[in-house]
Amino acid sequence: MQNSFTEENYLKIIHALSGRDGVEVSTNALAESTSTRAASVTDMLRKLADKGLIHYKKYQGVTLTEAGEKVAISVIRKHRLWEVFLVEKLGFGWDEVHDIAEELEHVPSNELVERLDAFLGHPRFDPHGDPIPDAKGNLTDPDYLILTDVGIGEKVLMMGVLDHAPSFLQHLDRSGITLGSVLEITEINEYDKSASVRINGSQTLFISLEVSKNLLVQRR
Amino acid sequence: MQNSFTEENYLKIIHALSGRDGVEVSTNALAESTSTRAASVTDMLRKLADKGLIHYKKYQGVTLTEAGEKVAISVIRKHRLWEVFLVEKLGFGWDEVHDIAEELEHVPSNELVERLDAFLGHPRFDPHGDPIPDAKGNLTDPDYLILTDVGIGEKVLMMGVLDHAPSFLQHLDRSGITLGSVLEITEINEYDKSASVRINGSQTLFISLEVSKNLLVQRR
DNA sequence: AAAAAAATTTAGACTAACCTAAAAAATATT
DNA sequence: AATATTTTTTAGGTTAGTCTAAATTTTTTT
Repeated sequence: MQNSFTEENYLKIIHALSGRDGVEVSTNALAESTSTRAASVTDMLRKLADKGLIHYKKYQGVTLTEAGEKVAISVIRKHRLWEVFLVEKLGFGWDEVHDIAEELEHVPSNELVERLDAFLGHPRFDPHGDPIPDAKGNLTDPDYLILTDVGIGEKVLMMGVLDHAPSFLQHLDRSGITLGSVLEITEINEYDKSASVRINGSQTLFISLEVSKNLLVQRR
Repeated sequence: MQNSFTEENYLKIIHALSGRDGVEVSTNALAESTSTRAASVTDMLRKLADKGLIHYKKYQGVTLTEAGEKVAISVIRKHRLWEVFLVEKLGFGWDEVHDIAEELEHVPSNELVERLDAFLGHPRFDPHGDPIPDAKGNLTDPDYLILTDVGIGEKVLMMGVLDHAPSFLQHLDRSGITLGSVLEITEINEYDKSASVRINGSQTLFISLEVSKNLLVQRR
């Protein structure tokens, strides 16, 4: 049988909370992420377990089965491809596309996804720098650094963000930080860990620890 | 409040069955079109009436209110724009897009529709020749003829189809009849009303009454 | 105009996805 | 180790959208 919109969302969220090492996800964490109550989550977990999409033993948290992982990755693939479409083709800002992609990701039809992928030129990353799984479901997380792990004087490339909140993305827009920017930390304030960063070798600007923590970068 | 996927479908179908003159639609007709039972339709009609989207008096059939008409036309606009996208941009055949557009039409976001419309170059017609309502909800049905109303010797332009079934569209593809083809009826068989038609001034082919009845054309 | 047939609505149930309140299990604290 | 706290599950309900079977209204036929 087909998976519902809601089931797909649970699987996607379990995937996200489970991380690359596939750690167990708690009922409460899912209640939080799905904006529902723990009792509702328990109901859904029983259903997903019955369908063979998750490993579930009472009181022990859940992980995805192979089948569940496949569904989750397919949803993620669709989400990220649609985000590319919205930004590249329709001209939306990267801060505007999340909610719309959240709907589009549940539109069924493999043919649609594959044609969309081709139309977009088989992009590898979405507008936030997140990697797009390929048609076979291979999702390789590039091992980016967080800006807080970069020392003074090192030049790094801005590759992605951890926080996708519109307010954060708009803040980056106002600061002139975009994917591909070259960042160089010129100074770190010991007291609050805020930093001075030179962008593309020109203007320098202060960024708070909160911002540094959410910037994914790569050494060159 | 927002309208559900199902509610939008009812409104769209009422619009279609109601025709340009806004005639009452029966419960049974809706049950047929929605593939549900009459009892289920009655329940939904009560709900739509409560929301002010239809005029409904028991046993009397329904028509759309202004508000209901607005919703229906917005759904039709989205459906037809997505069909253009699927055919023009993703390369789907006109026989393959209906079901996918049926899903996409319920994705919310006015911003999305308006940007899609602009991206497509504000198309006036979908791949089946159906007119696309504008952003204000103006939908003007062009007054096409049905091919059965065309006499021998008249040259007409193929402008659209009444039947959207993949099998019918594929039949047209195999016959070499597409939107914009010039059709000239060279002969009508009195016995079964089948016709010989010259296409773009070259090959001539036989078409059955069933086919003629579903071809929308325009005198030039 | 009465009877028969067809269309529609009501009554009572089901499933999916949610809820609250209470019970049970796991974990943390003394 | 016993108690307190937190987490999770169970029990019992709700709403949206569907169903079947029975009742009612409208329409058609005689």
